Amino acid sequence: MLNILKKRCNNGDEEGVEQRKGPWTLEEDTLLNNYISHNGEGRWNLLAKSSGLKRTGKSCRLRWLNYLKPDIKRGNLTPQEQLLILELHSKWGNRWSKIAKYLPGRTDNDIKNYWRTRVQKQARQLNIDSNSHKFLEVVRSFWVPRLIHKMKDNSNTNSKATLPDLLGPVLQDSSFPHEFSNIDFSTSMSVDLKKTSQFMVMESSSDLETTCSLYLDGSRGSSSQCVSEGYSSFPCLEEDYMVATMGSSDILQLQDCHVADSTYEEDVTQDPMWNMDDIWQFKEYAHYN
DNA sequence: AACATTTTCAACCGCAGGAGT
DNA sequence: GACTCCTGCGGTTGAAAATGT
Repeated sequence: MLNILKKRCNNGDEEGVEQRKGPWTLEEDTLLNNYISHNGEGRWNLLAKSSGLKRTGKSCRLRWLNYLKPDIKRGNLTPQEQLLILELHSKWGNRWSKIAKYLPGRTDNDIKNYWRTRVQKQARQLNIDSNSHKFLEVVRSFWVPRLIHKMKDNSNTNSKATLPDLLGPVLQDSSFPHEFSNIDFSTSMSVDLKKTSQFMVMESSSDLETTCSLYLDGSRGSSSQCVSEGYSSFPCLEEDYMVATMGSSDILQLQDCHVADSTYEEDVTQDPMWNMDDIWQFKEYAHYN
């Protein structure tokens, strides 16, 4: 596949000019980086022609967005990120780019790959359709509590990113209710949480796009079970509300969690999430539910 | 050590939708 | 409205790396 060349044929591509395909070389990366640093990103077809790269605009765009862009995060997804993916996928399905917007530094490709290689694999092992309600139930009842447990474990050893870091993208969402937009989470979250019993990120399924809300007083959630008792409020498809409900003490611990970066020490995602005992247990669960 | 199998993830493809003409 | 071009998205592929035998 390396160094495969093909003729340009459409989409404004020049007939007769051979195009490279396959893995990018260091030289190509440098060319692309240099071009973008001088001219900015966008106008990919023009970029492809002007930069001297023998690549399509599409290929340049993909390479930049998925690999070269400076804020791209490398390495395994943290439990926090995995949790967020599970949550958001339960609501939006395979809207990878939309989900990626809530995971800074992660691309839609990363998330798509995670879902296909990790999540769908588990579903296959359980013989359950990964898009089924049953699988969602299994995830809600077994996987999510385990992720939260890992998050809590990690919070004891790693300490850098804060809850506001995790929620930043959600809070910055243009559809976020304005009454919350002036809360300074970087400083007030811990105080507010100490005063309140619940922290929730909630959405109305009738209009998921526009009603993303953060409730600090627990006034609209039906579930109040805290993390230590399990994560039973993970969204069911038929529920109108409730993405997640956590006890405030857990949230305070999360504030000390270390969000993915290059120094993320415990490679929890490399642990098999479910061992054979788990799978047996899940199959039992799936059978009786 | 050698080979087979599985997993990961970068990159490709086709399609849809928006903008411009 | 019809057409072309460009961009972005989601599905898929396959080489490389990791793991198992």
